[in-house]
Amino acid sequence: MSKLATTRADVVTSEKSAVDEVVGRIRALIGTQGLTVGDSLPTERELCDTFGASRNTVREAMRILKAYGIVEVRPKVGATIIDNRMASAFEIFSFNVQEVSRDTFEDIQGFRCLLEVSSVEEILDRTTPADVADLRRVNASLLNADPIDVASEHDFAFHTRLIAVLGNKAILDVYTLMKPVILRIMKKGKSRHTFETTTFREHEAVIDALEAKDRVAYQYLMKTHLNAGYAHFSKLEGRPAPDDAAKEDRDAVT
Amino acid sequence: MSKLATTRADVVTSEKSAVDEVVGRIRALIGTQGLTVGDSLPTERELCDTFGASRNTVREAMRILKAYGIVEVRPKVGATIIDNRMASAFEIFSFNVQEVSRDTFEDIQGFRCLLEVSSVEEILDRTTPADVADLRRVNASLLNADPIDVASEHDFAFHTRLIAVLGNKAILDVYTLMKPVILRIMKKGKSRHTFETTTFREHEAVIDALEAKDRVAYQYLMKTHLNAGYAHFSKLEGRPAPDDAAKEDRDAVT
DNA sequence: TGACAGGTATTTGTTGGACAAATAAACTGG
DNA sequence: CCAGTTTATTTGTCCAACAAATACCTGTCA
Repeated sequence: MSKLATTRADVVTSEKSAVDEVVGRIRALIGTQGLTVGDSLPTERELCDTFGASRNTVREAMRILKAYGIVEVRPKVGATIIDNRMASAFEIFSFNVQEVSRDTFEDIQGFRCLLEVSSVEEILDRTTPADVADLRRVNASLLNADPIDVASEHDFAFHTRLIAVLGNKAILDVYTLMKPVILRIMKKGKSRHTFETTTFREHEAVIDALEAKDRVAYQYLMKTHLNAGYAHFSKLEGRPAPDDAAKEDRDAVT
Repeated sequence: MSKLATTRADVVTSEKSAVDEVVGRIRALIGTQGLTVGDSLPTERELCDTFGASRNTVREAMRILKAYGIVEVRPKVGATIIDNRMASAFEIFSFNVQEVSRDTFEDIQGFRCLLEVSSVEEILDRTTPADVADLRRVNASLLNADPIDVASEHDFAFHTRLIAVLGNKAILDVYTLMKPVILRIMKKGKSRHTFETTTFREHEAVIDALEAKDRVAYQYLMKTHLNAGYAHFSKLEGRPAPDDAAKEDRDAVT
């Protein structure tokens, strides 16, 4: 989450482009006019006159608002305010660029740690023998996964199945929406053989801990498993990949 | 998370605008060329020729990519691929529109439920008497908060302090980034008096449960507290606000 | 009077061209 | 070899025009 803190500052930067300026003023307009979801914005040309900007500039600004899920614009009727932010936020993750940066890796895995490790008690409580059997079945399909893409799909399926025992639809949605990036993270630095051996064994170990209701073992194994890919993401800022055991100590799980 | 599932479908819609078409083709270009973070995209005019689109269209497409935190573009040097998705995703929430839709309310509160309720065991384990004292102190400042904005800030501070006992920086970051929307949700339908009475008492009850290490009470009280604002968000689709107790039963906590 | 078909006017979508501003790269003089 | 300057390229913004979509008005007919 390193770069997140500085993001807002960039926007406030004094040297704004004309487009960012217009975005800010539309934002202010919404605030001062007390516009709410369902209300309409002025037409593009009215905004041009109001802000003294060209129509292209206004349109680019509107493109940003559309990308943010804040307005919806239809021909003739114009732009109406909506609130689709959550969906837009996750839409971003469907953009599966080839390379996933270390920052994104840390953020995503931090989230997964949060969901899969921190919720250990709830998972342990709710896991039934049927769940365990199902998890072993899903994990077993990792063994004969031919193309590596299929293997990563099965890897993903395992974690999804694990999350499913929580019975929380929100988390499942988050997982589904982050799927492209997670798949990319899973494939990074792995061969098909790695899935068949290392990944499979790590999953089995997790299942064993789950079956034994061994909380400490589950947390340790899962955290190590999630952090396994660390080495494969370029440390641009020279920040060293934290040693798993050391990290384990830092946010000790009691 | 109701609308999230349908989001992807919209993009695949056959009738794409020229701009969306270009976005898709740039995306494909990144994929086929195997471009990674740090690589450069062709110049705008080259993209125009390649895609047979005008420069304005290409620029609008680029605006989307920029908003998504996928490219960074500087004069003369052109567009280079970055991966700032996480930051961009949360940047969306700094857009504090006046009205928060019911969908966003459900999504945000679902997340908070996830973080504050599901992690109950870890919170109970880690909470020290010092934490409890601090929480009471923070909550007490809710009593003399004069403008309602200050009151909501204190409300937010309480939940932040609660999250802090988890010792997980990622969650704190998420909270900070979603702060504008959360503040809006907190203020919705409340008066300053409400903060002084209802909110304060609910917080106190949560602290009591925390101090008594009463898991069931903590979960019930916190969930009820988070869902309290439900009635104030317009049910556009006529979907009824779920009764707290009933909801409590559905995703029963054992 | 009401419903429906069709035209009209308005608004967004896209295009092409032009110029300004920024800046990386080449160039020049010491 | 270095520092300052010029140059060429690229993005940033603006303007004007036309195409496409569609809400709204209008006239017709039952």
